[in-house]
Amino acid sequence: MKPRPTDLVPGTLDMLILKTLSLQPLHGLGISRRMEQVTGGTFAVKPGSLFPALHRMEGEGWIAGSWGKSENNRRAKFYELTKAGRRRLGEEKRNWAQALEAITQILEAT
Amino acid sequence: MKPRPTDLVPGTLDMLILKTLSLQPLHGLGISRRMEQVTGGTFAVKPGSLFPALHRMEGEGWIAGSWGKSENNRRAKFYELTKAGRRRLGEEKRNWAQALEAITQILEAT
DNA sequence: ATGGACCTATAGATAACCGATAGGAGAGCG
DNA sequence: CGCTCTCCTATCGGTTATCTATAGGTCCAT
Repeated sequence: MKPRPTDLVPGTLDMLILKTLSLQPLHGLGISRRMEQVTGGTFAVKPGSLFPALHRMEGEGWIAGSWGKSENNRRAKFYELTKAGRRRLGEEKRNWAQALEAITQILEAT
Repeated sequence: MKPRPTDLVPGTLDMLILKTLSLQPLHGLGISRRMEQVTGGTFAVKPGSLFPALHRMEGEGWIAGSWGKSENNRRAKFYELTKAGRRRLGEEKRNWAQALEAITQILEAT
């Protein structure tokens, strides 16, 4: 029985996208596939969540997109992290670590 | 410099309340104070988030409330976990663990 | 040239949380 | 008794983020 796809934890999508892009520039569906691969298939970002997030973050100046060709020679928009995006990723990771600690403390309370 | 209050990670509130109530029945503000205490003050649930959640979960049959007197002899509604609530808490913890693993994998990818 | 896979994109609905605010009820004090 | 303070519950409106569903364009293979 294979694990069924996990839903997103709301509020973490930006961080996960930024982190994924920090390793290499990717186009939209490439990001989604990379995440799915890294998590062994348990995790999927749907297009309807992904693209609005990309547009929003491009508007914020955290990522920059440029049109190119995908591996399969299709028209695709490649995104890469900007300097501001790198800074933002750092902030989000700190916030996440802090929230995670609080949640863990509550879950492990006796 | 004490850590400023962490915001809630959306989607985890039910689980945190259920977990807190699984240790002992508490009234609304008691839940909030208990969480704040356990996390060393970094975490606070605001009334505007807490009470709607309590009512919703009571409607779902996960918790049961009964009127009583607080430590200070004030009118207070004490909530305790039902059997269904215990089951629900188990599910939420499993989902959380699964989501957490996926997020960690992405954050630690190289 | 036709069907299918790939990639981007938007719209509508829903759910959850926050900030602000209100108000009742007991306690302590003069 | 009457006043005020604190405790506790409660609701409203707004914002934000994600999901489902859908659409459209483009390249490739047959």
